[in-house]
Amino acid sequence: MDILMKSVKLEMNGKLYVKDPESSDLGRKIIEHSILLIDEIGFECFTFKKLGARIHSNESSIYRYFENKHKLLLYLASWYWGWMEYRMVFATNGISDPVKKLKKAIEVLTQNVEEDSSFSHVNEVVLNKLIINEYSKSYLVKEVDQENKDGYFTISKRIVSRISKMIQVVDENYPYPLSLASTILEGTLHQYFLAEHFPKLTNCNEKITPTQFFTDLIFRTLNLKLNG
Amino acid sequence: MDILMKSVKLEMNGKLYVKDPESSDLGRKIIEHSILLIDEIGFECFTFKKLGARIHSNESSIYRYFENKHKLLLYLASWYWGWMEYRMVFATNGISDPVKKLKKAIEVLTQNVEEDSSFSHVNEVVLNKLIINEYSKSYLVKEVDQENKDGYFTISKRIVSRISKMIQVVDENYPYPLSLASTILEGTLHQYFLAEHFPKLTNCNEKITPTQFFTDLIFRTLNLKLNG
DNA sequence: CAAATATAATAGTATTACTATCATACTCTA
DNA sequence: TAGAGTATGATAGTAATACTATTATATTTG
Repeated sequence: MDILMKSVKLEMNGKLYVKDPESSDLGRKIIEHSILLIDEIGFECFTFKKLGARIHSNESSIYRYFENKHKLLLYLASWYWGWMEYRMVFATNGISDPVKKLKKAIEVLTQNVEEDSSFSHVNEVVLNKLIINEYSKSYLVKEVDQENKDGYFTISKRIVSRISKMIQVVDENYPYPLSLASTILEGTLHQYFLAEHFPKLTNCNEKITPTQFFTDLIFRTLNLKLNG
Repeated sequence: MDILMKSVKLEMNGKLYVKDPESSDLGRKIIEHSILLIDEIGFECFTFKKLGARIHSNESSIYRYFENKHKLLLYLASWYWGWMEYRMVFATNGISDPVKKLKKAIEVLTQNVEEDSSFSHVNEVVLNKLIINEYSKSYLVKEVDQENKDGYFTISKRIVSRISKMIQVVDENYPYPLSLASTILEGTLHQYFLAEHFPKLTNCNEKITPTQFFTDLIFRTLNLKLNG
């Protein structure tokens, strides 16, 4: 990961927090350790009290940054997709061949996050694991329509839109570019989850990656040729 | 839905409940109304106390049937997939042409549940909505490996396995039959969710169904011909 | 009719998900 | 450098959740 990344600040929807966690040491500690703690004990068991104990701070202080743990999860998800979008745009920017561009975008989106690039205080490897396990819970709630109106899902929607447009460029007659794009985004998280917990439900493992599966799927579906 | 269905009892993993809810009026009421109540207020807000109030029964009585609401969700999911498997096997049973058989299986699996077939006391239309909104929460938990060992996900795994085998029959060289099958199963729920809450992330709507999208996807991927 | 069983009612506990208040510490400026 | 403003910490308190336990009251069955 380029050193440039360390100085880039992802812009977040201001409604996601009460006080910007990027604006203080405590705020950054909350982000850093909430990722680690949710990964360790799971979102259901995670509480602000436990997080407070872990960072030697106080439950009430954390509430000054986030209304509740649901909003914190939305924030982390937003951060993740912002980071993902940045990497995707960065990686595909110079590519003029539409097929290669789409291939590269899929590659970035479906790749396992292995290296701790440590963009600021966020451990992206652990955040990626967290997103695989918890992302669905951020939108599978009764309040989803209001939260969508409030713009909490803007970034992941933009990623789907970008992929969809790339699909349309390589095949303007394909009738389901949006569904295909959203299937890749959600399906990638699911395939990683299955590889870890339900190996009999996936062909993905240490040797076969979700990138291979989805790249193959897109190329067959759009009738493209690799290295073509 | 055939009248036959009304007399069929789906076999459930006995560890899912403390006392079989099919064995009493109260038990059946718990199933019937938990489906309706979870659909109304969402799984997070759902409690045994609220369910008790609704069926004019007592919180403590419901605990005699289910350890907690998580187990109840696993039970409902298991029931749903059992019902789905039954319909899938029933619908594809007599078909000898492998392509037609696969097509039919995908059709059953991806179809919207519109008619209240009222298999016993379960409202399948509402249960289908519940599964779309809540199913992921049943396995995206820290205890998933133990619960998998306990066999709580046997049925949905068997459905994936069946589809995977059908894929292998029509194309023995396709390298990702399991991943493709699991993508269809999970992706269908996701596409329905998107159609309802994020219409800009899907091409599915009143006119275009997930069945069309996934049938097309499979046929393109496996290079099959419709009506062929 | 007695015994067994199912359900209801009530109470109680630990934890969660907060809100409110007050104390303290640090920081920035007149 | 005093004094104001802001950030954090400590403590307390509330309503709800997620249960467990006990006892009472129906209902079923033998």
